[in-house]
Amino acid sequence: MKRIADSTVRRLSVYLRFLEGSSQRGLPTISSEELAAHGGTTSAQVRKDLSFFGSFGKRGLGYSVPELTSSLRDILGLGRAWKVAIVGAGKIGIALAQYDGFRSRGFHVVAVYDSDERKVGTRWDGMTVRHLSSMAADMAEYEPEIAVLAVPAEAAQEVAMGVVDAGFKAILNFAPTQLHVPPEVSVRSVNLALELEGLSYELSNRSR
Amino acid sequence: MKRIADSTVRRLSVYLRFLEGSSQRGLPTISSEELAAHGGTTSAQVRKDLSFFGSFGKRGLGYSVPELTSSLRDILGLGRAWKVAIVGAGKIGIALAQYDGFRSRGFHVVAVYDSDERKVGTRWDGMTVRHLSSMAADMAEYEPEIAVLAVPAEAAQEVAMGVVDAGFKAILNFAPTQLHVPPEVSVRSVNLALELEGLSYELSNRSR
DNA sequence: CCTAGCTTGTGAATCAATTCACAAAGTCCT
DNA sequence: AGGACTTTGTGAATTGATTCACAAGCTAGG
Repeated sequence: MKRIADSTVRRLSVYLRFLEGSSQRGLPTISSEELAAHGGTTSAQVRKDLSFFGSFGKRGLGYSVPELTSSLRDILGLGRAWKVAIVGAGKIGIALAQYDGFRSRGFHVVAVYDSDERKVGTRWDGMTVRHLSSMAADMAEYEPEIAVLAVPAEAAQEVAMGVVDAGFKAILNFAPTQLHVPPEVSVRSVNLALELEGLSYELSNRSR
Repeated sequence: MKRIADSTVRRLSVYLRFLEGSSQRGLPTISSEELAAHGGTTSAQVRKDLSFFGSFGKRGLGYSVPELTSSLRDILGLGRAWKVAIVGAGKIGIALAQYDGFRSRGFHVVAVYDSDERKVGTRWDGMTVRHLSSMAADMAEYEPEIAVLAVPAEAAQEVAMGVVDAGFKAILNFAPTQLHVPPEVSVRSVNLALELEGLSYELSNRSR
């Protein structure tokens, strides 16, 4: 199968979210045009995106909402629950551990780690913060698949390597650093400073 | 000036962060090759990115670290402080309001808003949560420029419109929704569900 | 069953971003 | 001062993503 562009996968998520949203209750089908309007793109783009994975619509009618919803969930690998470990029990880490948006979409937080002894043992939402050094040993018990890194920038690369060594194959990185990991490990980064600086750039160059 | 691609601006932020980082102390100059290695790109890309804004290097030598740092800060509009208002005093909103990474990079949180009366009046880090309805009136006093939206998905579009009406020209959106705003308003979105789903997709299609 | 009307799926065309590759301009050593 | 070496800046080539545009397929209504 040909490599699918990142931008395409992101849009599939957007389509899925809209399909699952309440605004869609009742209607049996939806056209690429409607899907595009809500996703901020064009109908041709929607059809092209879907065409990479098969042919889901009926000409003259559009896409069956339940069928397309289920197909997208399948494509995105959401037919199962994923186990997530939060690494870093600072403000952001704790907020993420308690965030309902994760669990409700099938991402279950099964462990929280920190390297600070003062934080180890504290409890949040029925979960006890564990020491980073026990991570590798814990893998067999919890079998987490995705590591969410919420540690200071200085520590991020080192922690990332530990996480890779422990066997994680996917990392969601909140530290404002470019992570270097082996190619078999998937990384997505959420870099708040970078987003704010993007806005700063646009505000400053509004005139163009 | 020709429209600069978003991807280029993001990379400029990455270059700047590395230049400001401690790993760079002492060395007077840096080559596009080194900058590329840390930013996860190629030297040609670095030179092309910079060339959109001028000519900052010396052939045979590279870029002066202090000069390039200052030029990048200038380009990104970081020569000044920006005032930020957090909208939504839930877990994520409060965590963001307390996050040091904002202030240390020149983004000052000057107000926190919520529409829940039970949260209005509570204090966090010396700031009092204010009611959303007072936002428009507060603008003259605080003069915030960037609104950070940390509200539930259902409320996001409506709150975004209120924020636009109040006069904000930039929004950083944490709600998992596609926001529709007038073209003169800049929006960046951080969508955790979408990032996790991207990882889920990659984990599921590892074999390819 | 036929026709008018939609809407998909997809090659071809266009637009955008990245990489190549090399002349030009400098440095550094002797 | 000269020559070997380094590194930039940038057109040209390439690769990638988006948009166009239209034949093919399906629906619905008589």
